[in-house]
Amino acid sequence: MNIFSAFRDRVIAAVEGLQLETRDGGPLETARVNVEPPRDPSHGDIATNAAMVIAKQVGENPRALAEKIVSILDQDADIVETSIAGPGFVNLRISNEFWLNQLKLMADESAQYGRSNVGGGKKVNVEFVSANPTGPMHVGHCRGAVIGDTLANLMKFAGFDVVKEYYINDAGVQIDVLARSVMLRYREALGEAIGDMPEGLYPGDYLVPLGEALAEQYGETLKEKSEEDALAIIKDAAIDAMMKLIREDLAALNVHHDVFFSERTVHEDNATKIKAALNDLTLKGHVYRGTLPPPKGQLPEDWEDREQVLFRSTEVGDDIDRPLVKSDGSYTYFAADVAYFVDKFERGFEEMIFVLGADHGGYVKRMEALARAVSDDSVELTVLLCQLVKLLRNGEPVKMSKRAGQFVTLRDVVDEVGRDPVRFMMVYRKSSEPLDFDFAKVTEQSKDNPVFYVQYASARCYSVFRQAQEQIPGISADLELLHMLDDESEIALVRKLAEFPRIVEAAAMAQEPHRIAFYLYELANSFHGHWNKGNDNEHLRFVKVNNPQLTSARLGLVQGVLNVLRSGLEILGVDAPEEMR
RNA sequence: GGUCCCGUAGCUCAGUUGGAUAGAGCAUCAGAUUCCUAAUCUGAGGGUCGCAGGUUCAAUUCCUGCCGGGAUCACCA
Repeated sequence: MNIFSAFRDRVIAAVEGLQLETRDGGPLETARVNVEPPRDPSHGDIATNAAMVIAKQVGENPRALAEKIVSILDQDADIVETSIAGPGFVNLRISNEFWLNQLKLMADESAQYGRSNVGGGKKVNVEFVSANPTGPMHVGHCRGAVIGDTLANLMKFAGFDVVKEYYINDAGVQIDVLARSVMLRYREALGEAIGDMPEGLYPGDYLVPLGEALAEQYGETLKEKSEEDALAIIKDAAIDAMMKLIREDLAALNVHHDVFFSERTVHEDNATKIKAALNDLTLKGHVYRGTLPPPKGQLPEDWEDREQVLFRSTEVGDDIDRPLVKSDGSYTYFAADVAYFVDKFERGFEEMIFVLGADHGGYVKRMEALARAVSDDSVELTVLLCQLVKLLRNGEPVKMSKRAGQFVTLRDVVDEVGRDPVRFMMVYRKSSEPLDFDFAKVTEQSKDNPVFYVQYASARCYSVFRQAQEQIPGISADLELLHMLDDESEIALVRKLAEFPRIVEAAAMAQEPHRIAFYLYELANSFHGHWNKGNDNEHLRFVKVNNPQLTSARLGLVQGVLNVLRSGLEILGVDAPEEMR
């Protein structure tokens, strides 16, 4: 339960109980009423702007209206103190009993606490990674993979019906290049000297094992076939092998897609699916034959003014109409995209989310245009552009040379620093913000490393349970004794925990998974802070050998902290360790 | 040149969809730590929220225009 929306209901009920008359006689507009934790804790536990929002509608002074609202809220047993501040804020202080009841839920509901139904079962497709199957994933795919996976987890947790999807770009020239590269590796495996990989082919060593496998399976027989037939066989094998590599890379990052959609399937059977999709678009009047205006600025040397089949995307918000058929009669990449989008639409998704790198910003408008045209504006299309990651080693940028086939793979990074630090750091930043990723910093075992700091909080919770067992054998958390928690520092920790459902809902609605990571950091901070108070004040320590009941109550608090940490970390796909090693 | 993203403390970044005195971490400075709950702790200083207008009770947040940084502008996929 999100207690802030619960109290929002109470505030609105209080306002409605006043039987106010609006100046224009219409209904009271309460949509802009906010109930939230105040920035400054001294203002209370909960603050609302209700009086300020309503005042104008009913022609009253905000503070005077606040007085009236407060007079009703004062009767609420869970509210122990009310005050009016500033231009008309109403501040509420909530009883300890209420907070401890919340704690009981957190400790009791375990993995359920914080789940929400704000998503209302809305069908959402999150497409992310979609790396070309021409080699292992490189580090540039990392952020999008983590953000997409985390966003999908988050939205599921908040009550959306989410499908994680990967679009396999297994059609087109880059796959032909792949097949030709593998062909060379195959001949190499049969003992031919191939020398350096010719310019334009994929030089990476990762194709060598595939060449060897093909040599073993087919012997010399592929060389005896026509080049066309041989390449067709190799192409299938290559795509399978590359996707296997990619799936392994994804698994290493704890990323798991529900659906892998192959671009080839829309080209199959003489491109039936593309034809059907384009036909659909044509019937809706979005397709025509015409010429494109030449690009502004400098004219490309090979520019030819030519009539072609175009998607009239400018009518649905795009900057320029988009070609659907190439001069050789084959379909453009975008035409396949149309078919793919239609497929998603027919699968009933109400919202399509695309997690893309910032370098794909130019696609956003045509995708939006496509969504409008295909669905008659009935589906929502959201593009999350993630800014690039700058890899650093000891503060120095890591050099990568794509030409020489030397790039840092995703696996390199995961193997070196571990998947938890990678995942956490990739979402510990707003996705629209560039990100520095320093190998040394993310593996550092200190308070300065947020991954460690949050995971250590989890380990510390487990450690408390272990210590309690050692000192008071047989002890466990007792949620019936939570009323024994009465220290302000303990209640403050509960208040922090109670923010979790609200953070989940807000992060899911805003599609900003980084908020979960930041919240977990704050929670860890509160927890460690409370722990540290036990240094000076022995009374505040969790385990009190001479007071098993109080210890049981405090174990309940630790359980609450641990449950929220676990839920949050699970959204991030990060482990909540029982100990740090 | 068009489009998109960004501009907040010395640095790296949050900022609860428009709220109160703009917050963390690092760095800096000043203290603490024979106590084992120290893979440290407490506190302090530090700001024209890029600039200028506009919208309103209220703008870091929304709109417009500039300035600065980045990405992208193919019949490629």
